[in-house]
Amino acid sequence: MKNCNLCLIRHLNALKELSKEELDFISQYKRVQHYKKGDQLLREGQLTNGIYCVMSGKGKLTRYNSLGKEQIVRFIKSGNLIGYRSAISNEPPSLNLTALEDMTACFIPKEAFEEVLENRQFARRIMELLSRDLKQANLFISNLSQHTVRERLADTLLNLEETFGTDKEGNINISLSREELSSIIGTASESVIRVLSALKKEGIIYTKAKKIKLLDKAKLRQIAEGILQ
Amino acid sequence: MKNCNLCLIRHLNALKELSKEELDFISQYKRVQHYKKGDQLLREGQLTNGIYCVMSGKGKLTRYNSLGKEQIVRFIKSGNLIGYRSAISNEPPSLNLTALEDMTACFIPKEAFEEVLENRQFARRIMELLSRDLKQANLFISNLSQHTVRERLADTLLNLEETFGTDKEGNINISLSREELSSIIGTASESVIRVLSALKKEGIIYTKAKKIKLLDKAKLRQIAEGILQ
DNA sequence: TTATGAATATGACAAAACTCATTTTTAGAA
DNA sequence: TTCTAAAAATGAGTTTTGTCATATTCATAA
Repeated sequence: MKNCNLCLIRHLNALKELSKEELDFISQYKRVQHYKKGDQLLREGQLTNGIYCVMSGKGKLTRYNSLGKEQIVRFIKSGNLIGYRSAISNEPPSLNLTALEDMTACFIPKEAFEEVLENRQFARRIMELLSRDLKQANLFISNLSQHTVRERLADTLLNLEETFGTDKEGNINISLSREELSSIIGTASESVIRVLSALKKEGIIYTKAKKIKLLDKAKLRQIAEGILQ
Repeated sequence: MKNCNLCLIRHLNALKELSKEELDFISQYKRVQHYKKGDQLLREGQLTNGIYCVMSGKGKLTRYNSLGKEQIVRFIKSGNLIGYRSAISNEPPSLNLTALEDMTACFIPKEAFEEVLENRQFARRIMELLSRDLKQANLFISNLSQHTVRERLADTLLNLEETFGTDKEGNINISLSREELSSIIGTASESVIRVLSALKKEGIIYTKAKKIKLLDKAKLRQIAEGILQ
C-alpha cells in the first residue's frame, strides 16, 4: 500500500482526521515494514524516530524490571497507533514492543508526525488517545494492587476476550504462554497454571493447550470483582 | 487574585504558554476556591465541568475498589493542573481528588479551557502532561506487581521525598497516616507498620509519629530495586 | 514415526502477607 | 492538664503466593 488514502486501517485511529493532502504528505515518508513473531519494534530506552500504525498482527508492550523479569503493560492489535507518547515527550520509548505474531506496521517518521500534529482535529484525537491510555493504566493499577491472583486472572481473561474477540470455536483469539499470562498479572507462572486448572475444574473456563474459552463469564466477572470466591 | 496574568503559579504548568489576552479571557471565567483538609474537589464518576489549577496545599488522587478500599493513584501539589484528562475525553473524572491539607485552587470552566486549547503551544503542553502522567502510570504498574511490600515502601518513601521535599529537620514534607501509606502501595496497614519499624531499627529511616526522615537513601534505593534485602 | 527440548502441570515446602486480637501511643477535645 | 477516641504497634495464627523439584504433555524437527 503506497498511499495512506487507499488504506482503510486509518479509520481505526487518529489518522482518520487527516485531509487527503495530509495523507499524501505522510505517504511520501512512511515505510511499510514486516516483522516476524518475536521481533522487537520498539526497545526501552532506544530512540525511535517515529510512530507506528499497526496494519496486521498482535503485539505486547512490556517492561523489564531490575531483575530482568518481564511485565506486560498492554497489548497491541491492528489499527493501533504506537509510539506517540515518546514522540510527543521527545524521549526514547519507555516500553518494549514485541510482535506476538507476524506483523505489518507502517513507520511514520517523527518529522512527518509533528507536521500533521499541526492539524487541530488530529492533535485532539491524539490527546484523546493519551487520555484513554492513562485511564486504562490507572484502572490497571488499582486492579493489580488490591486483588488476589485468582481475581486478577479472571479480570485478565475477560479483558483479553474483549480486546481480541473469539475464534469460531469460541476461544479467546490470542495465543499466550502461561508465562506471558503470569507477566500480565505479575505473578509466578505456576500460580497462573494452578488457577487456570482450578477454573477449568469448576467449569468456568475450558482450556486446551494455549486455547482458552470462557464458559461462564458472569461468574468470571464476579470473581474478578471479589464478590465471588 | 483576580487576574491570572498576576499569578505566578501559572509558570509551574501549561498555563504559562498562554498570551496576555488568553489569560485575561480565562480570568473572566475562573473562580478561586478554598477547601478544608478532607474536602473532595473531584468525585469519581461525578461530572465536573472544568479543570483546577492548584494554588496551595496538597491532595491525593484516589480510586475505590469494589470492596470500598481506597487506592492512592497519585499526589497533587501546588502548581499542578488537574482534571484535563477527563475534560479532554469528555467524561466524568475516573478518580477522586481529596485535600490532604487546606487547599486553594482555581476552577476553570471547561468552555474556557476548550477555548484556550486552540492555542497550539498550550495544547502541546497538555499533550506533554498527559504523556508524562502515562509514563509515570506505566512505571507504577511494573513497580507494583513485581516487588515485595518492603521494596515498594522503600520506593514510595523516595518518591514522596522527591515530590514534596523535606522540612527544616529533614522530614518528608507530607503528613500521611500509615493507612494512607498502605493504600499507595496496595497492602495492609499492619504490613506498612511492620516494615517501617524494621527500617527504623536498621537505621535506614527515622520516624516520629507521622514524621518520616530518610537517613540512608542509597540503601533505600537498593532495597527498592531488589538488589539489597 | 520417534526423539528432543520446551511448556505445562503437580506436589512439597518456604516465605510473604493478611487477618484478628490486643496493647501502646498519639492527637485533640473538654 | 486529663480524658477519649483514633492511630500505631505488636503478636499469633492463617492464607496466599512463591520456589524448587519433578513428572507429564506438547510441538516440532529429524
